[in-house]
Amino acid sequence: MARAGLTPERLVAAAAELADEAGLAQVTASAVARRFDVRAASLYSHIGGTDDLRTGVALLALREMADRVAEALAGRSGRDALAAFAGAYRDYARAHPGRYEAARLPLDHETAMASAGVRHSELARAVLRGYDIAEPDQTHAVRLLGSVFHGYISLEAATGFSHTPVDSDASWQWTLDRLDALLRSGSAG
Amino acid sequence: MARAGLTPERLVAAAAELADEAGLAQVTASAVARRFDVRAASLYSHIGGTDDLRTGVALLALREMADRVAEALAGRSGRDALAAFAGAYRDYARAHPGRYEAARLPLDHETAMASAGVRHSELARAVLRGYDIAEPDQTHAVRLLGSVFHGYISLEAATGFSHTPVDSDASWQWTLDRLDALLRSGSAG
DNA sequence: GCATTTGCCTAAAGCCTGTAGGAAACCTAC
DNA sequence: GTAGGTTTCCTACAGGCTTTAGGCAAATGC
Repeated sequence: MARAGLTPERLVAAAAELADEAGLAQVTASAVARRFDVRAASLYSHIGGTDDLRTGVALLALREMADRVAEALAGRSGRDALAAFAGAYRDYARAHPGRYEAARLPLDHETAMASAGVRHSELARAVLRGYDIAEPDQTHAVRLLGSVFHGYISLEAATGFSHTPVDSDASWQWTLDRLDALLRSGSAG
Repeated sequence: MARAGLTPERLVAAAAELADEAGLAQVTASAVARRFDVRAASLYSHIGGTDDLRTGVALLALREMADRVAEALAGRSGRDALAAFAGAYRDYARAHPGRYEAARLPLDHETAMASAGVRHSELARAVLRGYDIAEPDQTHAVRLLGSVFHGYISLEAATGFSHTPVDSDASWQWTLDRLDALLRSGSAG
């Protein structure tokens, strides 16, 4: 019997594809095994189980998003940086909905601290450097950015904002404009 | 054999409790049956199955949230209304995390239109009446409110914003202040 | 070439979903 | 009060996913 060449990395990569195609709920040891033409039991020497697989997808997504956001941010500041930051997340979520979904899985503290999650808040702070906001307002602003972009993306994914005639892209631009103005009003708030 | 008195309403109510106690993922036909000391197969004449049960929790949560938000909004306007609106959602999510989670489930279009979901956007528009914002900006603003509050609540639930010394309530108040100012700057963009 | 390690296998137990058909409890009405 | 009909819950079963245990075959190393 020829070997399939299973590794944790390849299993997680397949799980990520499956998540994007069919949703995170379909990411199971069984379904991933099927992709490799292998029995489900064979995965268990490489990964801990279904939860592990999903956590792996989450960590992959956090890394990939941080990479893309960092790239989008290079050489930009102010409103440009804000739009690039937000756009990178939105584009990623649209291209990889299952991975994005996985990225919102709760991680235990240790795993979270070792993940690319920490880079995300650093990147948000990089955006805010264009706005001259001191602590503790800077932390508040990091949370605001995370909230509004994650919130928008997740509502857009769920509903598509589809039951009104107003275009979602227009709302996105409007939101970026207003956030830019909000941040520009600075620590003086 | 004494009858357990199963009804769709009682099953959904038990599912909602279970969701709050153990998370939406634990809401299964099996687990709910256990609560009634009944075989899982017995549920299937009352509800369609596990998905139905979760959808039922979602619809319940949407109704309950709309009720609470409407009550919180009564007699308020401006920043007061904004804070009451946002606070009602946040309080509900903290008191009923599983129901809140369920409320974000995607519903098919028909179900969504018949749900209390439509009341939520009406309530957001009620808050915005205190700010004199015309269409299409009003729609943009409805989406912004939904995004930022849902985003904040879901990030707060996932991470507790716990790995920094800055208090989450302080960020919440800061966010309300800034949003109030943002909306007050009005249609003048 | 032979021994060891590694990789995938089969087997099996346990839990969950959902369908089918049966029996007991409840209701209605005579 | 009891006969008939309906409702409610039951048992039985088929099928899927998870995960552990133990085996054989392929790859690796000496």
